[in-house]
Order: sequence, then C-alpha cells, then structure tokens
Amino acid sequence: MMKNDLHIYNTLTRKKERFVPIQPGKVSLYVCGLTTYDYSHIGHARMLVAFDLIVRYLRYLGYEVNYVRNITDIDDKILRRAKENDEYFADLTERFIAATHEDEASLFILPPDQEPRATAHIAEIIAMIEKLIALDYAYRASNGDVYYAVHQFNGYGKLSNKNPEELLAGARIEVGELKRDPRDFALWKAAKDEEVGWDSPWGYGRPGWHIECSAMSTCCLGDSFDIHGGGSDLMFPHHENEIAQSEAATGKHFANYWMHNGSVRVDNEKMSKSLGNFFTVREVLARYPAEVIRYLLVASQYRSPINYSDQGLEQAAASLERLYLAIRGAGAEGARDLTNSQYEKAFRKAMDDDFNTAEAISVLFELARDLNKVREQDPAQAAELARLMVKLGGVLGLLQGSAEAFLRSSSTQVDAELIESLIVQRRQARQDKNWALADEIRDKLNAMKVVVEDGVDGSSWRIERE
RNA sequence: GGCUGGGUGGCAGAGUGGUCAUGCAGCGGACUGCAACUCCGCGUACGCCGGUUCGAUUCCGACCCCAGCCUCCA
Repeated sequence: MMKNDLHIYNTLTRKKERFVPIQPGKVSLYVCGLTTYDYSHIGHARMLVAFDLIVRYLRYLGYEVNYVRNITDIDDKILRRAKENDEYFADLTERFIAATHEDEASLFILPPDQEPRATAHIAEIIAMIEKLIALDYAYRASNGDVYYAVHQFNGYGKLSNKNPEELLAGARIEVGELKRDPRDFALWKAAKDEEVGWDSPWGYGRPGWHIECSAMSTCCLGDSFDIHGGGSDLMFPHHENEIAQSEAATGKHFANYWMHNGSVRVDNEKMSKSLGNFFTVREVLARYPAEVIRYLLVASQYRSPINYSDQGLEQAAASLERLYLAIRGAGAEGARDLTNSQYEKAFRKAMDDDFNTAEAISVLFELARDLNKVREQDPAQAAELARLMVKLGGVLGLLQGSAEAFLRSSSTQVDAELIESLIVQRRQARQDKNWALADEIRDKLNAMKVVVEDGVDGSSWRIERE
C-alpha cells in the first residue's frame, strides 16, 4: 500500500476531502450504470471512463477495490421499446447488455467486479420495501403502487442541497392522487394488464428505479460503503432518493463520498437521448481509433462538462500521436522500471487532487519531450522514460497498445507490403542521391496518406491524420 | 424562481496572490538533399465593475453571461 494523500470532491459536502476508506486498504464503490434498451452513447462512455479511471488510480495506489456497477434491465422505456419491437423485454436487454460490453471493451474500460441486474435482485428489493413499510417510511396506494413517504425522512435534500419545503411547493400535482405527498416516489409499480412483473406482497408489479440501486448497493457492498458515483444528472432525484431509502431502511449512513461526473455536450447542450443530439460509441468508433475517444474523455477533469466535436477528436488524435511518436522505437519493454521519479511524483500529485487527469497528462508530455531529447545520446534512459510513459498512461487507460499499431491505424485499407517496397526503393534512390526519384516516391506515398520519416537508420512511416 | 458548477490566449484545457501549465494550430531558428519527426525560442490569456493588498486571473462583494438539475436521462 502506497502512502497516499488522495483528496476527493464530495458532492455531499461540496468540498474536497481527504479520502479515508471505511476499511483500511479497501474501497467499496457503487456506480449507477446504464438502462439497457439501446446502444450506449458518448455521454454514457464519459461516465464509464470516468469511474474506470478512478478505479485504476485507486488500484495503482494499492487499494483493493470492489467496484459495483449495476444494470437497470427493467423499466418503462425498456418495456415500451420491447413492445415496439414486438419482442420479450429480456431479449432486448440481453442484446444491448452484450453490445454495451463490447463498447466498454473497445474503450479499454475494465469490467466492474460485480455487475448486478435489477431483475436478479427482486427479492432484495421487495425485502427493502417491506422494511420501509414496516418502519412507516412507505405506504401502499389503492392501486397496488407503493410509495416512499418523503416527509418522514428528515435528511431529504441533503445531497442536492434542496429545501424540502420548496420541493413541496414546486412539485407538480399528480392527477390520480395516489400519492399522499407530491414529492413521494414509487418503490413498487403495480403492473398494468399484460406487463411483465413479479409477485409481491402488494400484488403483481415491478420495482421503481430508485429502490433498485438502494437494494443492489446494499446487497453487494453492505449498509455503508465508501463511494457512490454516477452522472451529475442523477444527483436529484435519483441519488437523493437512494439516500432516503437506504438510510431509512438501515438507520446507518449510506455512502461516505458521492462523486458525479460531468456531462458531455454537443453545441453547448447536454448530449441526451431526449434531445436526440447523441452519438453512439460505435458510430464514433467507426471514425476514430478507440484510444482517441478515450483520450478526449480523459483529457479534462471528470467533473467538468466536455464538449463533443470533430475538432476535439482531431486535437485528441494529434496529442496522442505526439505521445506515441515519442514511445515508438524507444524500447520501453526491455527497460528498467523507474520508480518514484519526479515525473511519477508529479503525476500522483495531480491525480491525488481529485483525479486531475488534465494535469496528469501534462506529465506524460513532459516525459515525451525529455525522451525525445535523450533518445539519440542515451537510448537506455529514453527506454526508461518510455516505459514510465506506458506505466503512467496505463493508469489512465492510455498508451497500452503498440505505437506502430496506433500510428499506422487507418479507416481505410492499408497495403503495408506496397508501402514497405516503396520505402526500399526510395532508400536506394536516396543512396544514389537521386533526389528527384526519392521525392517522387515520397509524393506517391503521401498520396496514399502515408507520411515518411527519414531517420539515421532507415525510414519509418505512419498514416497521416485527417 | 431555487439549487449546483462554470466563464482562462486562435482552439482545447489545468492552475496560481508576485519568473513556467500542457496539447493542437501559428510564427522564427536548429536539424534535413528537401521534407517529415525532433529540439530551441515566440505570442502583453485570465467575463464586467468595485474592494482588500506593495501586488489579483487567483481572495471578497455586486453585476452580466453559459451549462446542469428541479420531469425520464450517465
């Protein structure tokens, strides 16, 4: 276990706090995952990458992390989509869970340690609702719905800093008047005729969204755990409701640190399904290398909103290219492992400050520059620096592939043999000092989007970025 | 309206009470047969108005603007 001074911005207190886990050396982390009825988009990827990076850094520090990220595989949208497709809801969710797993793997997102699904935890959900009813924190409505009684919980609003009275004034009045209080929310929804559902003490139905996360987090991590995360748009009401449910049911503190990642914007508006301004992970993957997307998502601090644009992706590609050009041919694999260097200290200082990846990445560029400076005179040191780049890059989920593979990746077919043979021809022309022919061959390669770089020992090539 | 977070150089994006972010793009130089790669150097950036201070982009106050949440949403 490395000595560490990690500070995390806690949404609950709106302050950066020194991180102290409940159990020394161990971190329990729950993150609200996806509702799986469609392909994941870049906004989802941002959340997945943010917490992936947080987990990677915690592990780098030596913590044993138990990372739980749930899947909501039953809700209104899923049922509606399944009906539209005329398929069984579980077939729909199964398909998109598989697709999401593929997208995650593409973006170098490590699987969570546990990935509970709502439909596999109905018993725990029902048990928690029963407990809430017994403690008078919930009640059954005339139609079989069960609601949480918000006024009973006196900490309501503490996460999102909302005043319960004002929420009452601002809440819209429900038509049916099944709720005793407009702020109350559903724990259990009675099924309408042909809907899928489960038997419960209150009749056939299905769980509300908020209770799923309370039940699954408690089930996987216990009544209290270290960190709860999710997108900033879930802070209210979802996370507020989770606190109300869990703390009412257990009588204990729920999560100690709340972390919220920033949203992804398109033209200054949040990327979302409802606005229709989303780009799916797979459509962007068709246009840019996965690592470029990852870089874009990691290049700014996880809490700040980021803007999605082609220009941003192109700048990310250019930045990544610089890093890989430095690593290329430096012999990182065989190098000595530099430990506790000034670089690594600076990297950790940045990351300890609420996972400041933007600053951490600047250390990678510092390494790249210093590597380039010494690569001719001191190849051994250059190799060490390259190895450190790969090591620290790995904490961000970057630079884990071969430099050649990145630099020569292309959306179109590349004929490597042809390129190599042209380079051999050009080498001969250069030896003969036939500059006209050498330039002609280079023009030919350039037309194929191939950039030639003449070094001391032969020429290398890469694919030109668009 | 309430709550939260922001407004930094052409673009992206950190940070700090007083010489430096970083990357992309641009300009000058070195290297190169010419390039590319690389290295060196360069650009009077901190929304607006006050205040505190020897000194504020950084602290305090007011104002303007932007985004998110308050309804499903990562």
